Amino acid sequence: MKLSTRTRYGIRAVLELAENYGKGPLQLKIIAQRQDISVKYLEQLMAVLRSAGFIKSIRGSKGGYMLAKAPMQIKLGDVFYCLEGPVIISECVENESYCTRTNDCVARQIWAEVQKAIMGVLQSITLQNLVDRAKHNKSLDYHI
Amino acid sequence: MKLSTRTRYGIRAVLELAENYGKGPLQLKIIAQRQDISVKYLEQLMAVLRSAGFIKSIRGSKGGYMLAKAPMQIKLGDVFYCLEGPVIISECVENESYCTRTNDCVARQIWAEVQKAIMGVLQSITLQNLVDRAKHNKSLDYHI
DNA sequence: ATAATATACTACTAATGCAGTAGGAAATCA
DNA sequence: TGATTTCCTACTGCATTAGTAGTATATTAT
Repeated sequence: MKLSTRTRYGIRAVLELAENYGKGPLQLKIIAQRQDISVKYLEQLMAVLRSAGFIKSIRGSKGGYMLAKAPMQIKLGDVFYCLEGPVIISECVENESYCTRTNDCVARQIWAEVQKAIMGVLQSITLQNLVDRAKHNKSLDYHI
Repeated sequence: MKLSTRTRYGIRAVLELAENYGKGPLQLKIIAQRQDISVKYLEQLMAVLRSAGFIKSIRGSKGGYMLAKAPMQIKLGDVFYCLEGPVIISECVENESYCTRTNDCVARQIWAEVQKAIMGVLQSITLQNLVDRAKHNKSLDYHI
């Protein structure tokens, strides 16, 4: 069970924007460069994030991207969901009419629990939390 | 993030065997029929489960498959891992030298937490737990 | 022995989704 | 007007997954 690079890239890009929050627009090529992501590919991911309302953009020279809300108001789980789609561990969890077998219902319970655990972790974290963690990590570096 | 049918099928097959534990070998075609899975495809999954030591087989007429251990001694997470491989939410969680960016380290922490949450759920459940749940569900049915 | 039954093993194939590429249109600033 | 940057759409190569096919091997029943 792998996470798509789509989601990993997207979240890393959003993290860049969170760190840049309040400092004006950040250009796509800068983000792509820092994160070592194909500019053209990231461009498509940004479109998804934009239409979902997490980020906004300014076109033209001196343009770029920025968060649409404060980092504290953006939950990681929401960004994740936007990029990765529902964590459909199994179709039957979302779609009631998918199966009829008793045995499956037990399996289904498990997938529902796993799904809940995943989203539980992700929804407890805001972008601000991650920015704070990154700062903390950096300050630790200086003491080593 | 979807689960492969491989894992879903495999776990459902193992659940059939768990319910049949102590009653002799259960034939592949019976399992496939009950669970609505391609016989030939399930055959391959059974080979994986067998070489991992979760099930054993008896060849020839009146043969079939059975659990190699008591249902109580088999953790769901282990079966899951056997079929699905490591829950590589991101490569960097497994492979230390995968990235160097500070930003990624924050992302990495998240993926590690998610991974831990998933395996935490799965490892807390044994096949026996699931058999018990299934029985309970059935008895509930009779009261409705 | 022989036929019937069931697993074991290996190779192939179609379909799908993912990651990345390409090129031009539209907006903004100097 | 030119440079810059986002916006939009379509295409492509690759890897993985799900499923199929056929044959070999082992065991039981007659």
